[in-house]
Amino acid sequence: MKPVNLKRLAEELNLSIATVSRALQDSYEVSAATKERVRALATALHYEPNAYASSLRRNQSKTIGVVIPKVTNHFFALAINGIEEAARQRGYHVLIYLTHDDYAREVAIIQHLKGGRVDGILMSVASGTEDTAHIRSLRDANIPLVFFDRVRSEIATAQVTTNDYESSYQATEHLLAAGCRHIAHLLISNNLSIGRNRLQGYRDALHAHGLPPDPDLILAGTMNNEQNVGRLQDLMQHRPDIDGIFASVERLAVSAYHVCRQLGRRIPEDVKVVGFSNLESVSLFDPPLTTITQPAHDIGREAARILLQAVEKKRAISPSQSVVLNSELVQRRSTATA
Amino acid sequence: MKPVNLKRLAEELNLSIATVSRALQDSYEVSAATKERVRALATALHYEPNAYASSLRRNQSKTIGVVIPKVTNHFFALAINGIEEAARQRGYHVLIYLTHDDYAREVAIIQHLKGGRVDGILMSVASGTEDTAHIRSLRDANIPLVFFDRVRSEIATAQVTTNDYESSYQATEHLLAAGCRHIAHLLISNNLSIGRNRLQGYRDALHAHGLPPDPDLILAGTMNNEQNVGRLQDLMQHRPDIDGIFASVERLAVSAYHVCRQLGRRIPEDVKVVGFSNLESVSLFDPPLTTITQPAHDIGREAARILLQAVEKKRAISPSQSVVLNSELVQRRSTATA
DNA sequence: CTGTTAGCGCTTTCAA
DNA sequence: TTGAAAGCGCTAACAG
Repeated sequence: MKPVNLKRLAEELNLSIATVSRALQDSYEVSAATKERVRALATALHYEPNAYASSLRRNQSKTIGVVIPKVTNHFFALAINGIEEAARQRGYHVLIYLTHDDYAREVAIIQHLKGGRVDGILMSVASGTEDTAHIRSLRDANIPLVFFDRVRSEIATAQVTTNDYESSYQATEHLLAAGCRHIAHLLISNNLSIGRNRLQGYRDALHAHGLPPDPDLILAGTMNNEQNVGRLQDLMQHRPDIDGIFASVERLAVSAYHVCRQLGRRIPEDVKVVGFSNLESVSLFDPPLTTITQPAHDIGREAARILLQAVEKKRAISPSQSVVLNSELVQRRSTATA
Repeated sequence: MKPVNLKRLAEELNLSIATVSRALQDSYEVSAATKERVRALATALHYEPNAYASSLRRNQSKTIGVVIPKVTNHFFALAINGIEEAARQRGYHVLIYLTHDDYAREVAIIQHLKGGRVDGILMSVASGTEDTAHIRSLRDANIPLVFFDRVRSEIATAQVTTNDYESSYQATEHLLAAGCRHIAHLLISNNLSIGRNRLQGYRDALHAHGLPPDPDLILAGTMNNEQNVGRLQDLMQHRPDIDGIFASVERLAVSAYHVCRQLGRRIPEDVKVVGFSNLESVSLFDPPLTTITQPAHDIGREAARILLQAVEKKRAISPSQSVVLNSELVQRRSTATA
């Protein structure tokens, strides 16, 4: 079967390639009659323009790249959902790249994307990333970038985040109000913006309520979850006075539940737990987990919106376009034998 | 800043474009010395080949498309993980498209992909899909396709699935062994291969144990979860004899928990529940959910492997390359005050 | 070992 | 309103 491209259409219609191209783009300089003829044949032959030829010529790919640590995390899954929605609405495609929180991978991915495969990039940085030269180099390559959730403020671009500081402050106050006096904080990583903000909210809330800071109660997680569990066990055993846990990320909240059970510490009687999470089924946990839930879908949609607007208008993105959305503290009742 | 492309490199090195191109591809017909000079400048100028020019010329995009119903579902998230891994290893990129279980979207996406944007497609069909003409048309467009999980066997291509029938049979027997005699089945959709296979496993297990089929115990879900919950409430109220629930998908298992609680039916004393699920934290449910867990990551990796092999060898894919992986019945102990 | 040349499919001046 | 022609950046004959 002969390929169906502009040349083919032009031949069959006795028109020039240029006219066919213009007709399909609904150009004003083509007669209605010709447009009709062209369109008819195009649909009859199931013509689909070659995206690469078009991209090469126009120097734009109608594609955005999404660079995230992982997709097996409800937050990122929801964010992708929002991104895909915004992209589709404007006719853009979405390439996914997973860093698995590995710095080297992140560098390789970014370097590769500078080949013009994408018109813009949405990114949530890896926890292993310290140096950000690779990200800065995107500016030279003229590829717009918008950060979401895990940002690096030293890079001058827009970022879409949530009120991590405030919601962490609020979550800590929630535990304090429930009577907790020795609240542990499970930190995702020292490296990440979100980790630092959440930690600060926790610290300031304690301070505001006259509680002294206790560095021993702050546990920094790693990428290795078994290791986290081990350290958490140590902490809980050495500090039987712990009566509250604030987990800065879902994975650690889940680990906290497991460890408490192993050690026979009852939730919520002995230890109260609050954690960041986007998992709906936490209300089936025993007992239900109180969460700070981020508007993940909106974050993705908003980030994509900002990026695509800049791409289409060929305007640079400035930090002033950043957006902060609000997370929600969700307290779930146990429905067990309600 | 002048663009850095082959022409630019050639000029600066006083070589022809062709030689530079060959040098960068490590062609045997270029002297080691020249290769060195070329590579040095290329890295110095951060040269990155234009993916679209290359794709246009070679008529291959080094990109695969993944068409799935949704990403906010741990099964698909894990599958993407596996796909991305296999793709990256071979230097391929991954485009994501979400159908949201909508037939029209699926058709539009497939049509669009015929424009040559991808070298192959991995797909899990939408529950809203009845007619599959759009999928068949991929064959004419010469785009290889591999199904995973939600397949359509009338289309002659490879598919990667799990032993849904057997694991459903086993799950049903598990409930029977636990003493259940009136087991409800929550079906994901009449339309889907996985739904039919799981239903059949359930039916045959009941039959093998001498229990008569009871169509009233089979509840077909829809995309609207509130509606599902409503129907489930009705069912449970009209049939107080129900003492077991087998949910063919995670979402329905979670709903089953909620409904049982609303109605004051204790799990597992009054009603035992088993469900397909890839969520790790089900062990924190109250009580822990017994699950059939699919090897989602492997499914994705395997599907990508089959597809990419065909793409690279330019070989057609035949149904004989299909693979069936095994799910696992996971019974979790309650760790509460263990 | 290196250069010349044609062309992938499309868009877009410029000319008619 | 239509056509001819150049060229996006790259690869791959073919020639030397």
